[in-house]
Amino acid sequence: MRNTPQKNAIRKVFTDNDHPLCIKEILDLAQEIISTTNIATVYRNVNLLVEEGWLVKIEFPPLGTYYERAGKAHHHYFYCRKCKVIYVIPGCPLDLPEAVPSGFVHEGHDVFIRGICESCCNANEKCEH
Amino acid sequence: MRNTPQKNAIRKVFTDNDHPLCIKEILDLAQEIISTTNIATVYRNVNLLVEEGWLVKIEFPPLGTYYERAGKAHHHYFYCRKCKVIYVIPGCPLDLPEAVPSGFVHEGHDVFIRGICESCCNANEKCEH
DNA sequence: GTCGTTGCAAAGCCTTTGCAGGGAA
DNA sequence: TTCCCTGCAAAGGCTTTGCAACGAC
Repeated sequence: MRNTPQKNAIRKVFTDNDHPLCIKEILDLAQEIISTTNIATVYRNVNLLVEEGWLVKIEFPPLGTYYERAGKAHHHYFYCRKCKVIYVIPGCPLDLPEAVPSGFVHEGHDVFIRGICESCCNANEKCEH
Repeated sequence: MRNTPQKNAIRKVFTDNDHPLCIKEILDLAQEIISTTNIATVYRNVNLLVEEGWLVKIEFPPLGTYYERAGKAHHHYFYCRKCKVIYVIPGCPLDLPEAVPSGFVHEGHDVFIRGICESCCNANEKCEH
C-alpha cells in the first residue's frame, strides 16, 4: 500500500475522531484536509484499510454502514438521535450463553442501543433520566 | 387499501412463514401463488403493510433488510449461516439498565446473534456445542 | 364508472469498476 | 521509470417512482 496524501488524510480522520464514521462523514472530514478528495477514493481506501485490518466495517441499523478503528476490545454501540453520534459502549451487556437458544452455536453478535446521550440530555430539561 | 390477489399473496407468504423474510424471498414465495407478481408491487405492498402496522422492517447487519409480522412480543434474532434462516429469540438477553451508560437515555435496542442453528448443528458432527 | 393497483421501465441512491493521467518510490 | 493510485464517469445492485392499462368495488 503506497502512501498518498488522500490515504493519510483518511487515516488522520479516524485518529482524530474516536467514534464510528460513515462514508459521507469520512469524505467531508478528508476534504477538509485535501479538498479534492473523491468519494471513489474514500470507498477504495476504506475497503483497503478494512482488508488490511486497520478499520472494521459495522452496519448500524437503520443508519447504514459505518467504519471504526480495528483492534478495540469487545464493545457495542449507542446511537444518539439528537447529535447523531455513535458512541462506543465498552464490555458486553449480553447475558451469554443464556441469550443463545439451546442447541444453537454462538459465533458472534451485535448490540445496538438507541436513545439520547448524556450531553444532549443535559441540554434539554424535558429529558427523562 | 384495496384487496388484490398480489396483496393477498404477500400477506399469505407471511402467515405461512413465521420468520423474517427479505424482499427476494417474499417475491419468490408470492410468485408461487401469483406467478406474474412484480418486484415493484412487492416493494409497494410491503411498504404499505409497514405503514399500516401489519409488518415491521428490520435491518439485519450485514444481511440487509428483512420484514416480519408486527405485534410480536419483544424479541431478538439469531441468524444461521448454514441454512440462512433468521430465527426469533423471545425475551431479552440484554442486561438493562446496566447496558446503557450513566446519564444516557435508552429508547430502544436491537440484538443480532450469529452462528449455527440446532438442526444444522445436528446435521454436522464437527459442530461444537 | 372511479380511482387505487399493477407491470414495466426509467430514475435515484449507494457502491464498485474501467480507464487514462498523475505521482510515489 | 514503474506501476499504484487518483479523479472522473459509467455501471451494478437495491429501491422508488412515473405512467398507461387494468380491475376491485
